[in-house]
Amino acid sequence: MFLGNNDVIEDDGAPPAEREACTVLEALNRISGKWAIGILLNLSHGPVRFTELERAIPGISRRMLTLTLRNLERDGLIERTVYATVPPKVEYRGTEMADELYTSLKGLTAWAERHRDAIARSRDSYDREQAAGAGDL
Amino acid sequence: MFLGNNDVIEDDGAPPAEREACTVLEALNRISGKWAIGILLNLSHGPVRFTELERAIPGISRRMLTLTLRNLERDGLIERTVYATVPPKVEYRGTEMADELYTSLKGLTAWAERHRDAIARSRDSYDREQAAGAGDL
DNA sequence: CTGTATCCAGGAGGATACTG
DNA sequence: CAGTATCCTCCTGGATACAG
Repeated sequence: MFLGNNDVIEDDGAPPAEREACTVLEALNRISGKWAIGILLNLSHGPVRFTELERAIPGISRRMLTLTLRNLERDGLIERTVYATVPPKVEYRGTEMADELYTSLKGLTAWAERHRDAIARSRDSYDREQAAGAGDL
Repeated sequence: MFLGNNDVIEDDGAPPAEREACTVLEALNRISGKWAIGILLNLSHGPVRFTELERAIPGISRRMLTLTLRNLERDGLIERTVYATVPPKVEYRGTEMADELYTSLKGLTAWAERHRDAIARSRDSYDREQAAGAGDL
């Protein structure tokens, strides 16, 4: 269906880096995919309806919005509430777990901001070197 | 080529959640892909050679090892040193930036460990409900 | 040893018509 | 409104032969 990295390595004899990578990967798998973070962030301020999300997240397709919401719900990161009205109304809200995730993500965000320029420079120089080398062929 | 999420949204009028998601995504894009974290972790203890990595990371193909190494190098997360010997010897080592990333990742790892069981339970119950619902068709 | 080039399969994700 | 079903495309990643 989606995000198929459930092959958890259970070998306790594996090198430490192995087991650690495995744990980080578990976390990353919940928030991987093109839209999960955007959705989570939009839900962090309170309950939001389906169509509101669709409008709040430019470029997302109805299909991916549904799929990502379902997966986040399955992992217990969001809750879905259906109001039996006409027309139907469905609200999504982040769980406590999602809030904690959001907090843990702060460190990563800070890292990205801190090194944004350095990374951009690194890429530029790398690409220039590649281009220069290619010219010699 | 690989990891094509360079479409940074530059609209300063975008909602805050939008810009924040963008920043986190930047970070995630450096470490996305199936092997980046595993490689980074293996390099966190000191310089490692190509073949050592290949053996240390079970299941990785030569192609993906090379591709991932190149991308990490391009982003300035690892450094590549070639020794002009016969046979050739190449060493990879993580940069200071990678160390900081590793530190930032700790929070995420902790989150994953803290909620591993809750997530597993959530998935199980979700899947059971789905199966039950499907039985009604 | 350290890659590169090529071919191939599977799945993530896009577009969109249809439905309760 | 809030999805679901369907079709299609492209990219990630696997396998592996070849090369400096």
